[in-house]
Amino acid sequence: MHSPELLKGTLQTILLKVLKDNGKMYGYEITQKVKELSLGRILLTEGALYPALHKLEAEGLLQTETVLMGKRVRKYYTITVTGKSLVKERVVEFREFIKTMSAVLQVQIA
Amino acid sequence: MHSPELLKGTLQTILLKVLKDNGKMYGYEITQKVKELSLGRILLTEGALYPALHKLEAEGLLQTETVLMGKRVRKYYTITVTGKSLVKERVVEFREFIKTMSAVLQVQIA
DNA sequence: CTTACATGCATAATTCACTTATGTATTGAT
DNA sequence: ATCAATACATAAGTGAATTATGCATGTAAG
Repeated sequence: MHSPELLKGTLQTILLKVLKDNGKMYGYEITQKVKELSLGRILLTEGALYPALHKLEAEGLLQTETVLMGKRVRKYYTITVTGKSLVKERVVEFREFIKTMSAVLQVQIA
Repeated sequence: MHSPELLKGTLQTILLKVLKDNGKMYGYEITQKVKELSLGRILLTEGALYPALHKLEAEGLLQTETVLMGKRVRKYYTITVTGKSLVKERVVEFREFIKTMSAVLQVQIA
């Protein structure tokens, strides 16, 4: 796991992007997908994940659908049109941030 | 200015790296240097800067020297040996963070 | 067969880096 | 003279995270 400080401010972008790329997903599934993509380096905690998802839903960036799988509840999230346009901005913003930081730290990225 | 959320967790690394690269510097000078290197995109606020410098000093990563310039006080900061070894780690950590994030966000960096 | 781990959701208390606001004082430009 | 820049510092407040807790089901190992 990375220094968790660096992750701050990236959670929303991660959630939106993963949902944009993978369509309908539920919370736990997202944590597993992020774990896989990050090669085990980003482990989303529930205390961060669920409040973040709820917030994104409240802002109209995500839509939900609750499904009963046997006796277990699953809450599926889908990205909205507004969410899709926001995630583009966020990713651009992140790339610009990287460029700026690499200039300040005088390091070669990639 | 970037979305300030992304900057969280990067301040210490920025301060240590700039001081490692530029030798003895005082607070205000650091803000100007960072502004220059970031093309005006990172504007360090005093409320973040000074407490961060004090903390790094308390941790033995920076050393200080107070100089009277005419009637104006300047507090010069120099990075210590411990600080130098830490900044290397921090920069490596940051690069790894970028790699991980680019994998999760599926974006090409640089 | 029970114990532990994984799955699945959720919220409350706390932490901590940062922003915003405030304070003090000097220097230089219009 | 007055404003902006220079130069330091601390206090109050914010907000996104961590940590802790709670509930419940499925499944593999011993």
